[in-house]
Order: sequence, then C-alpha cells, then structure tokens
Amino acid sequence: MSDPGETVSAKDTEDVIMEATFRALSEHGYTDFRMRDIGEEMDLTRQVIHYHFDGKHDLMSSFLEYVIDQYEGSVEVEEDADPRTELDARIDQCLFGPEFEEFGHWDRMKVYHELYTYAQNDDDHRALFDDHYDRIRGSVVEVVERGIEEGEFRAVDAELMGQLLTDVIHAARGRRIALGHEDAPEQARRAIDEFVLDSLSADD
Amino acid sequence: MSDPGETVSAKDTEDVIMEATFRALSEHGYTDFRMRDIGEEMDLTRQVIHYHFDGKHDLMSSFLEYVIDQYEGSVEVEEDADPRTELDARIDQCLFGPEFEEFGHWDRMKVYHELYTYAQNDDDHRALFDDHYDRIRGSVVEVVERGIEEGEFRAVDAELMGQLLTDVIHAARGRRIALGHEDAPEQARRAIDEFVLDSLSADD
DNA sequence: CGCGTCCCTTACCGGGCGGTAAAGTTTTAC
DNA sequence: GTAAAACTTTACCGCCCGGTAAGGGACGCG
Repeated sequence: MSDPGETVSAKDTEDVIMEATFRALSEHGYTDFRMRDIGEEMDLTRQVIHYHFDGKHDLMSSFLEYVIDQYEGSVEVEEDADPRTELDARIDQCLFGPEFEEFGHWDRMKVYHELYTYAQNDDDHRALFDDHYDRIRGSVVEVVERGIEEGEFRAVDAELMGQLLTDVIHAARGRRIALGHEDAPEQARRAIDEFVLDSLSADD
Repeated sequence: MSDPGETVSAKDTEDVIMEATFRALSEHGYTDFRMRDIGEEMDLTRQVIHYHFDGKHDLMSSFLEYVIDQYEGSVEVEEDADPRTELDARIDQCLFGPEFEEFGHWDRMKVYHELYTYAQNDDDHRALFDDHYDRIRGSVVEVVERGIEEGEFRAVDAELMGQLLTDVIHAARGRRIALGHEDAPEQARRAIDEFVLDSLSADD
C-alpha cells in the first residue's frame, strides 16, 4: 500500500522520535536526560535514533529546530485587527499559550526554557535561538510601529518597546516554570497593562 | 602555629572547593560538568570533596547557597538617599554588577542563571532560589513604597511594580548570557527609564 | 613519646552511558 | 519474482563517571 497513513516513512519515525524526546526531556530534565529515556517513551527501540540522527548532539540540534518550528507555527493572530487588539492578542498568546491553558503547553514551555538556557554553551543552538528570538521580537515591534503610524500609539522607540515587552514575557514564563509561580503570567499581564501599555496610548 | 593564615582549616578548604566548583561550572556548563573538573581547578585532589561534602548533590546544594550568599552580600546601596536615587542604584547594580563591569561578574552571572534554570528539577534548589528571588524583589518593592509615602512616586501597586522591574532585569541578564546580547542590560535600562519609571514620577 | 584526630592522597571499582555491528524484516523498484 | 534499499532489532562493547577503601602525614594533647 502506498497510503501515507499506513506506511511508515522516515519522516513519521523522526516525528515519533521528536515527540518521545520531548516527553523524556520533560520528565527527566536536560541534565538527567539519557538516550535510553527516549526509547522508553516510544514503541521503537532507542537504537533507531542512530539510524535517523547522527548521535546525541545531532539529535538535540534537530529537536531544537523542531521545538522552535512548533512554537512559531502555533502563533495565530488576526493581523487585520487594530494594533492594540493585535498587540494584546500576541502578548496573551506568549504568556498563556495558543489556546488558553491548552493541555501540555507548560510542559512544552518548560523544555523550551531549559533548552534556551543550555544554548549558551553551544554556538549552533545559540544561533537558532537568537534567530527565533529575533522573529518573536520583530513581530511585536511591527505591531507597535503600525500602531504609531495609525496614530493609536505615541511615537515611542518601537524597537525598545518591543524588546521590553518580549523580555517581560520571557521573564514571567521563566519565573512560573523555574520557581513555580503559577500567577506570574497574569501578574506580568497586569503590570504590562498598568505600567507600560498605559503610557503607550496616544491620548495623554 | 595557630596562625589562621597558615593552618588549613576545613572552612578554608571548603571555600577553595567552592571557588574551584565555580570555575569548573563556568568553563564546562552545568550539563557537562564533572566532579573531576573541580579537581583540575584546584591544588587538591578531587577526592577531598567527598570528605567535606556528601556526594555531588550535597555539593551542589552547598554551592547554590554559596552563590546566593555571595550575590546578596555584594549588594551595596546607600539607603538614606532619596527613593529615586536608591531605585536607580539598585537597578544598575542588578544590571551591571556591583562595581561597574567588575571582572568576572558575568562569569558569575552565567553560572547563577544556569543554576536558576536547573533548579526547576530540584525542590530544595528551587526553594533556595525562591527565597532569594523574594528578597531581591522585596528590596525593590520597599524602595517603591518609600517613594510613594514620600510623595515622590505615584500611588501605584508597589508589589506589581517591584515584580515588573525584577523581571525585566532578570530577562535582560538572561538574554545577555544565553544569547550573547551584550547591550541587553543597557537596553533594559533605557526601556525602564523611558517606559516604566517615567510614568512612576508623581508629577503628571 | 605515643596515640587519636583531622585532613588529604593514591589506587581502585562497579555501573551505566552513548554508540556500533550485524542480523532480521519490511518496502520499493524493475 | 526477486534483488536491492530502507528501516528496525538484538546483542554487545569500551569508556568514563561518581564513589569508596585504605593509608599517610601533620597537629594536638596526655
């Protein structure tokens, strides 16, 4: 049969490995994470990994791209809304996940943030995150710029504003994950509203 | 001789081990960090560690306390200054280090941030960081509250403001360390000034 | 001196890790 | 139909890590 739903292609198996890697990483944490753990998270034996990937490092590089692609693919914002609405939507999505508190969202974020910190010791991984971060920040900057053009926002330094917002979002997520502050995202949302966006509106 | 500068006390050795641990961690990164690396960073053999500490985990717990104590001990702010000045000083110290760009400051921060992220997988470590974070945030909140009382700041939610500031600081440091954005602390400083503290002053 | 205590070293080990070799098994190609 | 190609498994290995056992030297105290 050539039914792509039945036959097992290399791509399918690689996705299975990626998801198993994600689960293993999520359960054990980066430092205690072993190749064997991946095997225990899927129906295949752990040795298939060496057929599809060239060792642990290569696997992690591919996994990092997988995670980043998934993150960026999950962002859905209607771009024709007015700037303030779009900005709110983007912030909410970064802080609370695509579908508010979707199951597994914080597990994914936990892995994401762990990889982010570890990336400082690996130039390739660092570059991947750097590009990714730039795209996230860029999308926020664009909205701010549009808001300024349309006269809805004050004429602030859009780059700086975008940077600040992304930083706050990132910190709040990190705090929820690393310290267990479950209300960190909501706090960040309030703080952004009261102290940052408040001064952004054009009428003052 | 009972000269404490000549005899080798347990405390001295433990400090030597702590500093060697710091260097090893700084060079190899948390995940590739081995007990053996500590031995290579000091004149003693690595086995002495097992005399002073009860295994790798116990060592890391002690090291975490050591790092946190050092961090908090390095904070020096004249508390009799007016609120805005003290707030500025605290922010600068968190962003740029005790003595502006003191040598080794960012190496220490790198280790600090790595431990912070890893703490999510260890309840004891997480608790240590949680308390620490609370003290840092608390000191910022206090200044804000004082500023409000003295009429220098608007009557904002001091807790929320303190949280926001600490989060921004944390994110900027993390970005400099993990992504190599050397100007992240300066950007954060500007953003805080222009978008946050600007709206904090009482006259508006 | 001699004995105990504290601190450190030398030598060694068991276990578990990532990785490989070779033998299936299934799918594709002609 | 059959041979090659693609994929997976079983079995195995060498290395390196954290940890321990045993001993040696320096100091304190009788």
